[in-house]
Amino acid sequence: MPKVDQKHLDARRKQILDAARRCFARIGFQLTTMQDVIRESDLSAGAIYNYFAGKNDIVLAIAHERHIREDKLLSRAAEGPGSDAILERLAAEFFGTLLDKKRVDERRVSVQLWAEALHNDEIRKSVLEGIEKPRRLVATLVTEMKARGMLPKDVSADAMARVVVALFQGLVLQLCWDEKVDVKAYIGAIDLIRRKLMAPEPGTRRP
Amino acid sequence: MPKVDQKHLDARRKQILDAARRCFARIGFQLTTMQDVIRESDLSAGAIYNYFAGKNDIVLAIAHERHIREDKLLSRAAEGPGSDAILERLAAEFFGTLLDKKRVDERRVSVQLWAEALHNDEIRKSVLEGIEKPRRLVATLVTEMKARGMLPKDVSADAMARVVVALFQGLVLQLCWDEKVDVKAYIGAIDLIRRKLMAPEPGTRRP
Amino acid sequence: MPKVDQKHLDARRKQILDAARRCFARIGFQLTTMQDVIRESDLSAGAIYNYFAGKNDIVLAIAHERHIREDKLLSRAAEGPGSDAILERLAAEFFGTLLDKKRVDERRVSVQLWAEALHNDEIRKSVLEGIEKPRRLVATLVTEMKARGMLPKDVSADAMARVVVALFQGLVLQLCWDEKVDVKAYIGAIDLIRRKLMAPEPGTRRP
Amino acid sequence: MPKVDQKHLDARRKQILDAARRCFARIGFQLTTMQDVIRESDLSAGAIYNYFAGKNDIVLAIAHERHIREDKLLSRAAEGPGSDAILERLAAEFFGTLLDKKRVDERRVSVQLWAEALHNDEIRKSVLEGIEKPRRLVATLVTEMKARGMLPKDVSADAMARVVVALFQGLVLQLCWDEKVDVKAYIGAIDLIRRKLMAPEPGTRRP
DNA sequence: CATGAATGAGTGTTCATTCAT
DNA sequence: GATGAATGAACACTCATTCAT
Repeated sequence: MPKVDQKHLDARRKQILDAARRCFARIGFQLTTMQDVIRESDLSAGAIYNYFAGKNDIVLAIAHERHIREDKLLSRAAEGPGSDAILERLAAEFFGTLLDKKRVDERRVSVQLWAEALHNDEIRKSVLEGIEKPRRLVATLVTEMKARGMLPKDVSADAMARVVVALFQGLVLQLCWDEKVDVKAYIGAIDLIRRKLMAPEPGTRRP
Repeated sequence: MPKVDQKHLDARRKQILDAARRCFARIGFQLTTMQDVIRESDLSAGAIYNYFAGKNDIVLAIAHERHIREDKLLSRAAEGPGSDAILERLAAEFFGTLLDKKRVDERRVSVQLWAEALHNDEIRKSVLEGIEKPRRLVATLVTEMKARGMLPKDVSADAMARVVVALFQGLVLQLCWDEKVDVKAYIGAIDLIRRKLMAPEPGTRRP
Repeated sequence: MPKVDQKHLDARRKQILDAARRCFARIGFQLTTMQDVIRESDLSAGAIYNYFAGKNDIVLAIAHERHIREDKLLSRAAEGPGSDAILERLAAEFFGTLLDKKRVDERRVSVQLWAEALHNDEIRKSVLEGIEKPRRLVATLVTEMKARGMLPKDVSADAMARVVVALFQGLVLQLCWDEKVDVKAYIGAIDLIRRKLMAPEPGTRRP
Repeated sequence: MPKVDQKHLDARRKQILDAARRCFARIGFQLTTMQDVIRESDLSAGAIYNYFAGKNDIVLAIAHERHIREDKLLSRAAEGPGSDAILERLAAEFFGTLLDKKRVDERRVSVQLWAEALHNDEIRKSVLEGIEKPRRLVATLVTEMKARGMLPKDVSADAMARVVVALFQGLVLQLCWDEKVDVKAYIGAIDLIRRKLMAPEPGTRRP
């Protein structure tokens, strides 16, 4: 089947990555054998090696995929005016994905990547980049909101950004371990915190 | 010709677990070979198999270790009266460990366990148990504080407990990827949130 | 939709064999992959398999090529009268090729064939045939020269023929390992031997 | 079976090398699979990798073996006085091995090494070293014999040394391809050449 | 005739585990 | 109890060859 068009090649690549993602989500990177991926993808060993240099390359591609996906999410949320509006959309977009039952695999892969990042430099780079962008964006937004008096002055924007990211990461973890976690209640709790933080200081008087 | 006192046995066991933890922290469970553990522990293959049934057994022992350690932390904080005092001590104890540079390995192993929990039932059980206890304690404390009017009524105690746990987990992750994270600023931000949450409602009047 | 003239077919065949020879000379038969040949020949896998049944068939064709080439060399030298003249031309032709820097690849392929001949019957047949002919010719010439009193009687023509062949083979080997070997000096040494051998016996008197 | 003595380890190593040599002699380095060596050595895959880093390491060890063996042959022959006596012993030792039917494998491995030397630097180094020593020794002996008037002045010692080596190499090749080669006759022919070379010049008068 | 993606048996190598000493 | 050489199933990956287009 030679001289196939680019569409075919892309489809094959996706076929492999989809299979790999399912395997990785189920049993992790290291425990997934190439045989697993081969079986799951309904392709032959050789075919896969025509698209990826090796197992590690597939893992990296999966990491890259996640990176791209989150980047799009971020860009979508970051458009438009209003620091608080952006922050709200950001939360809606990111936490929104957690309500989607079909994205369990993506979440499980993310958690694997977080662990893998501890001893795989390329993965760590990818993971860190994926965390840095939203973190910096949030920090900027917090700084702006502080300037506008929407947030208390005595808060580190960077620390608060890390808090926001942590709130997301922690929920991903808990959701991976137990799918029955009440995500909506969690979002509600965060919302309460946000409102409390943005509330005018108790002692503040408005004439 | 055996017969060795219990002290010797315990020392050997610790020797193996310490070696394993270093290896696991460095390159992860799956990538760590028994040869690595053997080398790092300065023991022989046979000796190790006298103390542990196999590699998986060592991983489980490491998970158990972590479980025990956190349980102690929890018990220490939970003693004494005062919901808010307990919550404060809880935060101090848990976040306090994150200020300790010497405990990097423990944190890295924790992250590995979180990922391993996704496909290893025994590990998941251990990890979930380790999360459940503090989570339930916090939920109870929040409920109590709500009852005492120290927290707004319209917050789910369970969700808030998950938030607290997430704040810890997220920081552990971020710290593992980048040791230069400003833990104190992070704790400061959380403290601000806590104060805001516990502050009387803006509209509330005190006669 | 085929139908292509013979010239095209021959050109393609040569294109493949030339590429293969370069690969074989560089890294040997076994280490050369079909991909190497495909790349080097600027053809496709399928195209090559239209001209050769497989990798082994290409090796055999290369061996055959060598056989043909040496046969021509032999025929050219064997024409004309005079045992000693033929022997001289034979040496000139064969050793002459060793002075040609451009034929390194042919030599390297020859050495590979010599080794391959040890476990590949078809190659051995080809190599042996290539050796037999010149060997027999030399033996005949030596016999004639003995009869004419140009060589001592007490020498085995067959053994002497093997000596002549060995002198060539050994130089090919040494030249392949180190291109700086002084071929001319080597030829000079052989010439001295030849003259000494053909010299009249010291004690022989001619009236 | 731990804590075995050095003798045991050496025996195992020899067991592997002997098996490998048989395989290599039979089907060549590249065509010999580790499974072949494993089967032939009556050991397990793992056991072999305890003694050698990999297949290539075994090939190198085999090359090293040959190097050592020939070095000993050389040393034995080089002892004692008399250029011509040494040369004679040298020939006797080296050509003598060719009369030994049991050493076919060694010869076949040598030929494989000669070919392998073309694209494997480590092998080439080993092969070249193995050739250099005897070549230099012969060159020295020839120079001495020239000085003593035992050989004509107009011969390049280096070239003559290469001739001597080639005579050996060529015979090894021919013997590998056809075990029925008359080695004794070959040696006889060389002896004749030697005598002719060492004979006083025809025109030389002795009063 | 040419293409080159696909095949899959086979490769060299690893590594958790065992057990004779 | 300790040793470490031995095991062998399993692994990631290769490559000669095929065949639909």
